[in-house]
Amino acid sequence: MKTVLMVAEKPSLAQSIAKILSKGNCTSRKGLNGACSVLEYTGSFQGQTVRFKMTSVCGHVMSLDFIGKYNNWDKVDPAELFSQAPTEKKEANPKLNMVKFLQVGLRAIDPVFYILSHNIDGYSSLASQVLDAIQPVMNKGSVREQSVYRAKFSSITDTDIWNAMNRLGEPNRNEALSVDARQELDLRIGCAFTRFQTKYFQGKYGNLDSSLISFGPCQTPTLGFCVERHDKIQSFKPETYWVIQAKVFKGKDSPLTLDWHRVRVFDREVGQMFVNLAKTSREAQVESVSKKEKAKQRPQALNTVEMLRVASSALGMGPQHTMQIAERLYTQGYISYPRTETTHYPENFDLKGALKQQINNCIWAEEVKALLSTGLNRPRKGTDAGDHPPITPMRAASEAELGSDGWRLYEYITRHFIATVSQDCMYLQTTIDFKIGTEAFSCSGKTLVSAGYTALMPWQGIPLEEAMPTCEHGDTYTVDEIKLVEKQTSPPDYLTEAELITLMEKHGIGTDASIPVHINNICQRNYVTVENGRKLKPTNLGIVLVHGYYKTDAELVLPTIRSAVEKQLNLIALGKANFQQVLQHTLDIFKRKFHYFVDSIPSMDELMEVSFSPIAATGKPLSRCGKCHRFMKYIQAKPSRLHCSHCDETYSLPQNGAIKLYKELRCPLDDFELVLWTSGARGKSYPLCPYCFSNPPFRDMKKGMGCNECTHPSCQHSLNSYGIGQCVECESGVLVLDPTSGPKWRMACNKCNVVVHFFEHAHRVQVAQESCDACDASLVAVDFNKTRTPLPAGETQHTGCVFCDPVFQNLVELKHATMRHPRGGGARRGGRGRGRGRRGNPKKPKDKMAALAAYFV
DNA sequence: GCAAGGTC
Repeated sequence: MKTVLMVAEKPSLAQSIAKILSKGNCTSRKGLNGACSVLEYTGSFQGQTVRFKMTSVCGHVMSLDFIGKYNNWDKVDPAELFSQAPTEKKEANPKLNMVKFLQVGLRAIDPVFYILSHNIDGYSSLASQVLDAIQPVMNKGSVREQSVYRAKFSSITDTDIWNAMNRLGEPNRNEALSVDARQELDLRIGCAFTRFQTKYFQGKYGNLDSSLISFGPCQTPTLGFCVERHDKIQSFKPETYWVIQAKVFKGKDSPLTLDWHRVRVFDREVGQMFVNLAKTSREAQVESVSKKEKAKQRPQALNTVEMLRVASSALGMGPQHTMQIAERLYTQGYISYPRTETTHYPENFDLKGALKQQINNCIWAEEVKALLSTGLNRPRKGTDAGDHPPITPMRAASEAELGSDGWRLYEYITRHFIATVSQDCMYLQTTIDFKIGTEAFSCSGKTLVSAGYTALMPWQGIPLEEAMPTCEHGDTYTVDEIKLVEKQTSPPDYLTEAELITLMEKHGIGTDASIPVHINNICQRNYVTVENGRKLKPTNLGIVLVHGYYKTDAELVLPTIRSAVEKQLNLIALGKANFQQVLQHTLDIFKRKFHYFVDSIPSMDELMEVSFSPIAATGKPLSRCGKCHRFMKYIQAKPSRLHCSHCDETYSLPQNGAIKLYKELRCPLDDFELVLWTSGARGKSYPLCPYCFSNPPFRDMKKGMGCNECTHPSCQHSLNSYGIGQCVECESGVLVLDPTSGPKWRMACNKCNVVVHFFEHAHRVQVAQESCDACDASLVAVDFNKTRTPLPAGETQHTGCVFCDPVFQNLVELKHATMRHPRGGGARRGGRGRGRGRRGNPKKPKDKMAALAAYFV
């Protein structure tokens, strides 16, 4: 029997499609990467009985990046990223081993396979990436491109999937190319601008509150929306206006407040004139009474962006958090797939079944029972984007099993679902038109007829109002009060997250899956902060950036920046434009924009100067520069660094910790004063030389290394002086004595988070020259306090191996990990001669200076 | 350390 391979774009799709095509009769097993399943069944293909093997990829197989050397920010001019810098495709998620998984899957089949997908983007990335991945296998002749088919469907329903199978198409290289082009454009443009502006502003200002000043075709317009609203608020000038306030009554009824038909006037004199005209009459005549029954429509089925909007505005949950919760609810089987643009239930969707699941939940049991007995209302027609069915509850749940936020989101999704099959909300709108003198007024009110779906979504309900009086044309009311009231227009408020989502959706910025990411980005980069009511308030940095773009090249921040490029890309997909030409043309435009931006940066700088202080004026003196021997300033704002204003040089420092001066000791290589880095929580610390940290002195050292990784053969602060032995957990780390840790002495791995506590109440701990015969670790000499020594017979001094010495063993306590190191006379084990740390280099250098020279780059 | 896009 022949075997046909089918590849869907994600595991959930493979599952549901295999279920449909096999009519529920398929076997399922996990693939070698643990994420994708392989589903098998027997069926018919082109008139033959064949074995179908259905599997999937898991998002994109490949992603694009620059080749290694172009990722060095210091050595590459960002302008080179537009053309010179070569890119390469890398496996998007190496852990999944997708390429190997596909190749193995393919080897076992006969030369036919399908690619299944619902949208162009998904399809193209899938098709081209799968084809690329299996190219080596294809060349061996087992599969030719002609035997690759594409099944394109617009919804995951029996009919649609079967139709797709019966009308197989061919992969479309153009669509794939258009996706490739977008990827390359986003990468080159985004990275070039990000690197340039980050480096430029970071080198100039000391109190920028962001370590990365990013730019991107989605995130920047997203920020633009927030700043646009900020500008409206700032430039808002309140205007005074006047309204006529009129109250009338009839008999003993309570008075009615009327709305003026002219609404308002901006001139007091004019307003007064109208009041005078109205005051000519003491009575209000009822001109007409209208009563209309109106409907408030039940909601459409729920898609992702609507869920995100409501979660933000009503539940106070941010989009990123909401998606995490939704993902969890989905994998636990409580709700359907949470990423969808579709607001239309598939034809065969079992609405009743889904509703029945909810019959025992006391919150909505009554409504559910009523619906099941009277019949479900037909859901409103929505749009079918062809991706996944709308978001619906899949099984009953309780607050206890879901946890607070999980339950709140589930509750909303369920209420929304029930609402979609409920009746519309019906109400009566009554409007009474009055005339007082020459002026027309009216008053209107809504009375609930039937709550319909608002019983489940009470926040959308008709507010209870005082009933409208019964009256008819010709009735007369007495004027109780009529006066001119002065009011002021008020500014708009900051953009809410929900409004931002709407704007992004409208302008095609991001997708259902990426909108939360972009919003999260502008928060993390400190461009906006989330205020009460999930309103997004731009920071100084965010405002200055956007104003700067407006000043130099507004297109960089306008939402059209994306749509213009999209148009070009679309031409590639349609085969009307050439991939290379569009890519070159667009890159050319943006390269010019980039150079113009670089040239105009001084005008953006004028804005920065107002909000931020120059680096030389920031920070406090901390340690001495090795070149000019003047004090350098420590700039605490992220990214924390040292700045020598005399040399005009900036030296980076390790982040997320505190920096202190380290006993005024100096690095023997460059004379810079050492500083001590201390992490807060873990209590790990090590000294470092500010110069070596950015400019590694030896060939086996990399940027960002402290003295605890320094291979200097003789320096008293180096790994060679304080290194004790191999890390007990990680492969390449060395446990290094922390010379500042006393009196509770400890050693810490110079690569991972392992910290080993050893001697308490010791006033001196030293790493000896000798090493342990059993495990090769350096011996440690300890001097305990006389009164609190743990040594037998009140001894105060002892030298031994911390791992093997019977006296020391019990004093060693490993934190964050379990001990794997051989203890007490155990056999020798790995590490010897692996070239690690001090003990990996068994021969001690005879001539220290010669060794030193050999080390230099 | 950069983009945006999928998904786990």
